[in-house]
Amino acid sequence: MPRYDKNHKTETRRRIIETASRRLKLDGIDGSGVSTLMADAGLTNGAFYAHFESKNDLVATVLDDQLRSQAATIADLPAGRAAIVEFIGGYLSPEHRDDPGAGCPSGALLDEIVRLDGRGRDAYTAGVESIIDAVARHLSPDEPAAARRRATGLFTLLVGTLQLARAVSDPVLSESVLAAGISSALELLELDS
Amino acid sequence: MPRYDKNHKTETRRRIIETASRRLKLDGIDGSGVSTLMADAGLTNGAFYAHFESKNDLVATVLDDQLRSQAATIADLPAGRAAIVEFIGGYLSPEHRDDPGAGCPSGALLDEIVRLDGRGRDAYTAGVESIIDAVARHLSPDEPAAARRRATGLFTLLVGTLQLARAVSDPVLSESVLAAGISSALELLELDS
DNA sequence: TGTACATCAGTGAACGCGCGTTCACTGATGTAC
DNA sequence: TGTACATCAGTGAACGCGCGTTCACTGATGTAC
Repeated sequence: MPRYDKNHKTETRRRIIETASRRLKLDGIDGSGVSTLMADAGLTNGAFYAHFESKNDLVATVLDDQLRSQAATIADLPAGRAAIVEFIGGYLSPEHRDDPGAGCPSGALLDEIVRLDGRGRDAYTAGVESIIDAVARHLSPDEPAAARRRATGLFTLLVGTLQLARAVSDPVLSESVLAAGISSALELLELDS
Repeated sequence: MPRYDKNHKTETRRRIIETASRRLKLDGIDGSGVSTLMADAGLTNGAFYAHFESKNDLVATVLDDQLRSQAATIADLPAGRAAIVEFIGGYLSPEHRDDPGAGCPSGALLDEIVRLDGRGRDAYTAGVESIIDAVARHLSPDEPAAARRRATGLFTLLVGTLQLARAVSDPVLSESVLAAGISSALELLELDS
């Protein structure tokens, strides 16, 4: 066994968080066991507790990380509505639908969040707040309350649409769900432009 | 142990389906064990397999039952948009948010459907088709394609909104999520009236 | 009318398995002398 | 330069527990004779 350099443990922790994000979104929270999560990172189950207090701790950490990076991605979009329009197209694309492991944590896990412990729900809640803020800032910086309402409606429409497009077993229906989500989102966007 | 009358077994099966609906929506599919599901119906685990082939069979049966009854409720609504407006208010009410066991199966389980076996996903898919049809028929019977698109967008908006309102741990944010969902849904409804 | 047997919904213990978590141990390297 | 020891990320077996599923059994009633 090698002696590790100064950053090794931090890097391992990061790797666990990243491979766990993918697994949790694919198999669900209850559906992902600690041994599998560690094997995904190339480690064995015993090492888990040197990095995290508990599975709940990992889940909360993953949610915090995932939502932060999603909020940052949106905040870094070019100013104005055009960037939001493009974001909607990517979010409701067949590629995103077919790759939940790499995709939006809300689209993959939203209805499981309510059963998490305090830390997990709080991490998710804080992340959602900053995503809504980031979207709202692109819509109308001068009318923050209206923009937040619009951003919230857009967000729940996108998440619900992605989930339904994944859930149905009929590919034709799935395509029409994505199309209906895109046209509805664009209609909502145009209402206050 | 009593000798049972002719309908006894059918009634027991029905009771299992109904108590299981509630438990599955509360604790999730992976989170609900067969022993707990049977205890909820006042029985012991061993009797389960006299009523269902497997847990997957029960889940598919519950989804079929739940979605059918939801489609029937919507189909039985008075004709016209006013009834849909009222439905939206009830769907995105604090009462529905706070009682997932008695509520919409999609709002409670949507992101878990994709991990089900063929029968479960097919039952869900058929149910969603008939819900979309039922909503569309209330919107504009003369333009079925446009009405289905509108109905689909409304459905995913409502489901996503309900899920987010349940997920967040901040009650003020939760209320504003419900309000944003209602105003967005009404705006979508008004677009083609 | 009385007895032996068939029926069958439900019981509860047991199966192998994976869960989240704990812990004694490993072994490659760095440090002390 | 060589040896003894400290460090510490990671291993892998084990803990008690609940999972989905199986199955020998129970016991109240109905039927046959």
